[in-house]
Amino acid sequence: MNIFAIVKSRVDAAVAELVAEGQLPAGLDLERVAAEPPRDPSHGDVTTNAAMILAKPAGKPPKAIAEMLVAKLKAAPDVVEASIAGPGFVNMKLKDGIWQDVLKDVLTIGTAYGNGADKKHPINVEYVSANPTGPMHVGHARGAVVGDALARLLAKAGFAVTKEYYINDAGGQVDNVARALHKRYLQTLGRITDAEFQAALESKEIQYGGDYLVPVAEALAKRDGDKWADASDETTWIPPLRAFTVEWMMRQVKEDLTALGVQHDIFVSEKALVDAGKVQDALDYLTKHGLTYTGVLEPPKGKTPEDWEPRPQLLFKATQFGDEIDRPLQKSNGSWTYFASDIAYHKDKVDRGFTDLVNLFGADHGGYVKRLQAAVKALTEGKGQVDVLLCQMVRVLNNGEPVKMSKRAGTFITLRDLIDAVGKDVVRFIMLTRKNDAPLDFDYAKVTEKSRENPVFYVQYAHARGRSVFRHAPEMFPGIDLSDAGLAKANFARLTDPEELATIKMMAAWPRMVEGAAVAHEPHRVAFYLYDLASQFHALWNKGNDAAALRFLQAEDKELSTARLALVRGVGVVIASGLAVFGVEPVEEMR
RNA sequence: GCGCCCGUAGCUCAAUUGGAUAGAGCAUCUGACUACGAAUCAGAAGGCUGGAGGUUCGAGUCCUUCCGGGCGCGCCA
Repeated sequence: MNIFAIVKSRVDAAVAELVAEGQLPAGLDLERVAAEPPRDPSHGDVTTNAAMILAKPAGKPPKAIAEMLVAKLKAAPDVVEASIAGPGFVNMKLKDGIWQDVLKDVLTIGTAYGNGADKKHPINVEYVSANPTGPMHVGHARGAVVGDALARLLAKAGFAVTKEYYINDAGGQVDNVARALHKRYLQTLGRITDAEFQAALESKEIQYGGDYLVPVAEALAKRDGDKWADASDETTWIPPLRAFTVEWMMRQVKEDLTALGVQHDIFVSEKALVDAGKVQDALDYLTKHGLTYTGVLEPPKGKTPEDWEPRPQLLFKATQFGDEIDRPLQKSNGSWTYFASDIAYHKDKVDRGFTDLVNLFGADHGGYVKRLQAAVKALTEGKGQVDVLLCQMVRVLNNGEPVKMSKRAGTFITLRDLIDAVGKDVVRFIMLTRKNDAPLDFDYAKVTEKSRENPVFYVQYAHARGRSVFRHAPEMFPGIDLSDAGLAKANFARLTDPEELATIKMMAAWPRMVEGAAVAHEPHRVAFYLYDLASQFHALWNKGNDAAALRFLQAEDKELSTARLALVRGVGVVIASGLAVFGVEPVEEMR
């Protein structure tokens, strides 16, 4: 039950009545009319902007419409008060029973509270998609967590979500790793010295110098002996070494993701798409629709590469779909660009029935967004869309001091380092405390601190505090039924304190929060909501410290105590429901 | 030079997607524990939302233009 949806229907009904009475013209668009919580709670429980939205199409001043609405809404069920405020808002106060019913709902439904109606509308969320060239680092962690939380959020809101990982196992980068692995392999076999390895790295003959390839090389040597040591022609050993390292890296990636609590439904291999001829198929499709041609691009403005020379290439008419320039599909040596195989991949998604796509990229891929959106539009004849969420940098700090990272020196912070240092739940929560397109500071010291400054702790503490009441309750009331079903039978009419009702009102906002955050693709909103709910609960708790009559447990009044325990439990359920979106476990105690 | 993202209290960030008097935390100041967990709470103070125009009942939010920061800019993925 979504209170605001109910009130919206009451408003719609009131408008319909006014239309029937001839007070308002027929055919009004109610799309933009909203019933929402007012920003300031003193304005009431629910507010609607209907009068202001309808003023222009109805040809009447907002206040006149508002007056008519007030008359109708005052008579509506559950509304105890309706009044005009400001430029034409209609504020309503609902009877306490409505809120008491919300709490009963929460206890009955459990953590499924807030779930949206089943929309059956498929959405594909592609995230992580880290190249299988090395361990996952902090940057990947953010994309992984945000993508995973968004997928869970969309699922909770009622969408049919597919979580997908694209393995870039076909391009030049994996060949480069294979070359680096080969050098490590020769080193392992004693065919070259450590100094020779370093020299190869410094001369840029190989690009990956990290230690993480050593165990891979050892495993390769163990499996194949010196089979690849003497082959002078790299084309004989690149494919097997590439396959070996991709498999190894993907196993590591999956282990890391599992440790982070991230699980994908599908892994799609770029190489498999290429081998199956899907790139050619996709380009045939575009060509058939007249969207490719062979042409010569202008040199890039401002920073022209030194070796620039105009060359004819196969291009995609991205400019027809809003991109700045047409984009190359084929390199001068005749092989496909990454973009070409990405088009094939997205055609594959479309062919699987998805027109609503979400991709999570690192911020350094910002320049790629428009061409991808152009491609998806072209592939779906304008019906499909891809929303690209760019995740900004994560700055890793320790007590405010930046932790230095260098990929070359091999001192970058891996995802595994983070999880080992603070635990997966903390990593997940903190990664979700900022909008994806804002930079994020991750401070080792701060995120494990036990204070209001640390949102993970603050929310978890609220939950643990609630649980502690439940540990005390049986001492005061032996045999009390503390199950959700038992608490759902409490006499909720006993919950009349403004602070108690305010707490329930915040719980009532949860379904609306889920829907809004899901549609906007903004899982971080849930973090702020949980923080606010926790804050409300801590405030309620301390009311009891100040006035003993407001404590949850009242020895002489079991009925009231039970109703308040139901309230405490309700807060716990909503917190658990929110944490589930983040893939975080609520804690029972924090000692 | 062009494109994308960003600019809100001293600091770190919100703002129900165009709503009413722009809200939290930290830092500063003042209060609340022989406790259902004070790891918390209540209060004070702090603002020309980077500047200037525009759109309308109404702008932190949308448009234009400056200023300042981040990222990117053929055959890397």
